[in-house]
Amino acid sequence: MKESTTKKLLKERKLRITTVRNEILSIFNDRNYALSFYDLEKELKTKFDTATIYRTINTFVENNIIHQIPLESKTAYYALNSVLEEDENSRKEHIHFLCRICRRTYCLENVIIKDLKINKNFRLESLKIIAEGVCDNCGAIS
Amino acid sequence: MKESTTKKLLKERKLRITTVRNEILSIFNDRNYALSFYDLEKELKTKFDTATIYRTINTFVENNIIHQIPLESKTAYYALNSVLEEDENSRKEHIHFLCRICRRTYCLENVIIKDLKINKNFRLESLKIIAEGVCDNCGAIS
DNA sequence: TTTTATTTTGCAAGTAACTTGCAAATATAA
DNA sequence: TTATATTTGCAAGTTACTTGCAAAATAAAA
Ligand SMILES: [Mn+2]
Ligand SMILES: [Mn+2]
Ligand SMILES: [Zn+2]
Ligand SMILES: [Zn+2]
Repeated sequence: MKESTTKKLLKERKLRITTVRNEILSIFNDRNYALSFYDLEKELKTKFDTATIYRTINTFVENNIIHQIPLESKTAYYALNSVLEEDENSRKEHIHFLCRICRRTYCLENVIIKDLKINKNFRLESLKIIAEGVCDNCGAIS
Repeated sequence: MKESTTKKLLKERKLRITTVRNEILSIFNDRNYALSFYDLEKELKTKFDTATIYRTINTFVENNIIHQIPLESKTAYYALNSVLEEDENSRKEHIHFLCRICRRTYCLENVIIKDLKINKNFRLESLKIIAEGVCDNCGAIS
């Protein structure tokens, strides 16, 4: 991601423009799968403190720049929100695909989620879907 | 749950019959929603050690007696597997419903999961669905 | 451009949610 | 019963994060 793009994004959310924020944003943008703190640390450990990386992740979640993905894993994973969504409420529901071979988690935005018929007396408001299987990359190799 | 039922279940899986195991099994059976370590601790703290409760949870997961539920929450939640399922592979896929009011998580076994059309080149093998909304109990109150 | 106000950062310490090692206690098999 | 294997309690350890505080960086005001 170009630095001008990350700066624009931060300015929109009224966040100060700093090096960690620019760098973390551009790392997220370079990947098409979800990242944990440890993925970020690998690339940033010489430059920034642990607490700073965690605080940046939290700031980004609070400001609707990234979202956490519900997985059974003990460490949290995050991915960029799609750039189209302006505000929190317009955020597009999408599914997460966890590859059982490479363990990467992808956001799939163009899968149509059909309405589920839930037991009566349970009022359904939203759905989170984690699909598991083999990703395009791992399927091609085997 | 009657003690004879819990004993039978443990014997089937070739697990030794102990007091913690009987008690944790019957607590799970008395609830129709998922439990965390802290929920169990509340009822058992005078009787058993922290490590024992954690080890029992892990033993139950390994032996296919309970399952973990993928939530964004930091602490893990577990629920009983349905008694019908004999072995791991026959385990019925079902959805989890998280109530935004009481924060309880329910296993809903009788919701039909329609096949999703995933992006081509992603091979879908299973689905985990977390539905959010208002549960029957909280809906009745309001 | 300097001064000032506000936010962010690094460092160190702290906490929550588990996990592990080991000896004593208990459960099952012999 | 006695022997063997498993489980338990206690204490210590680990992992994944969070917080307090002073120094540094950013942005707004002058
Ligand atoms: Mn996503
Ligand atoms: Mn369930
Ligand atoms: Zn893969
Ligand atoms: Zn409820």
